[in-house]
Amino acid sequence: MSSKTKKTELKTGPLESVIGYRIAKARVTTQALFVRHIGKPFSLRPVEFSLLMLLQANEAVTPAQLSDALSLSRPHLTLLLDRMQERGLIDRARSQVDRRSQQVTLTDAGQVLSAELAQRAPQMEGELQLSLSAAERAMLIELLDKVAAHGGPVPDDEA
Amino acid sequence: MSSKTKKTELKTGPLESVIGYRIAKARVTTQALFVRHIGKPFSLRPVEFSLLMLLQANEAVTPAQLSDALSLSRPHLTLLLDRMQERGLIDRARSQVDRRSQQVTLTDAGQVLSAELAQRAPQMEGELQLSLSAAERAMLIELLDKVAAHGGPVPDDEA
DNA sequence: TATTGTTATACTCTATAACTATA
DNA sequence: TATAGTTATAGAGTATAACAATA
Repeated sequence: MSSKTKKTELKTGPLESVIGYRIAKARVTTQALFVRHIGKPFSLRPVEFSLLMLLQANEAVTPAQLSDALSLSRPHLTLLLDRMQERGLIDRARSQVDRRSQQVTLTDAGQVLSAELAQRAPQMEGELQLSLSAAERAMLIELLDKVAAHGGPVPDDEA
Repeated sequence: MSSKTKKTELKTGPLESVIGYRIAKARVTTQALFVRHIGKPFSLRPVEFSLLMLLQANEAVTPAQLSDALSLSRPHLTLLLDRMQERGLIDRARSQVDRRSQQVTLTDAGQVLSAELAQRAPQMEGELQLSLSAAERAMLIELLDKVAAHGGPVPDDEA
């Protein structure tokens, strides 16, 4: 299954210090990890998993908040919610306060699944301990956060 | 253009320490950075940029090596090379040693463009200095590398 | 007039299987 | 028989514009 050919690694050249390139490479690992621990056993894609975790951790969530948190366009989010609803994992209800907006909630089945997933997540991350100490993990998360924050959400007082 | 609505940030919950989630968030930043500095001005996608940089930094490169380095499937890589060749940036030549394989090289136009790009890359990265010190950058790259290496390329002596 | 969410459309990305030509 | 690269196909991801309902 694995390509056994002994091929010379390519030099990275100017790519060496391009964070985006490094992130793309690291993502290959985390995606594979996800597929193995959660994606395949639960037939979930990364965004679907993230969606469930966000719903579990928050009350009174709107699609707008979700598309923000998951960096998905509204149309994409709509499709995602459709799939999850068809699967019986979430419900949508119009808000009483502002009838344009919705409240997205976990169904009972969704809560059961989310609880299970919340346990698997640390297991999945645990596997990385082979390559990353606890301190390194914490540091990595902190640094990724700084990158994510760069030019990110508009500071409160801006136009 | 920016959504001005003051909406409560969602709690991350169990996602808090999922590296894959953090990487996905950080990727949004680096992609935007790329589009602004390189993608739009040069009509290039991230992989196309990376491809050029790899060709510039290495001699005698084969499609197989490229699909490895860029984490693209062979078919995807073929299409990518087709596009770049149509654009007059690369050439493909069958190897004399093993007539199954190819050598991918930059055309003159490709070399000119790549030289220009190699200068832009540090500029792009420089913008991150606002959020990341030099030491933090170095640390981040090192940690991302460890993640990428996890379960990555098969150690030389393995089956 | 602006905003929430939906529909429609199109284009890119990615994975797989089947093919060819070499070895 | 195995490997390098290609072709074909389909599914998933993503962006955009146009729309309905509500504010």
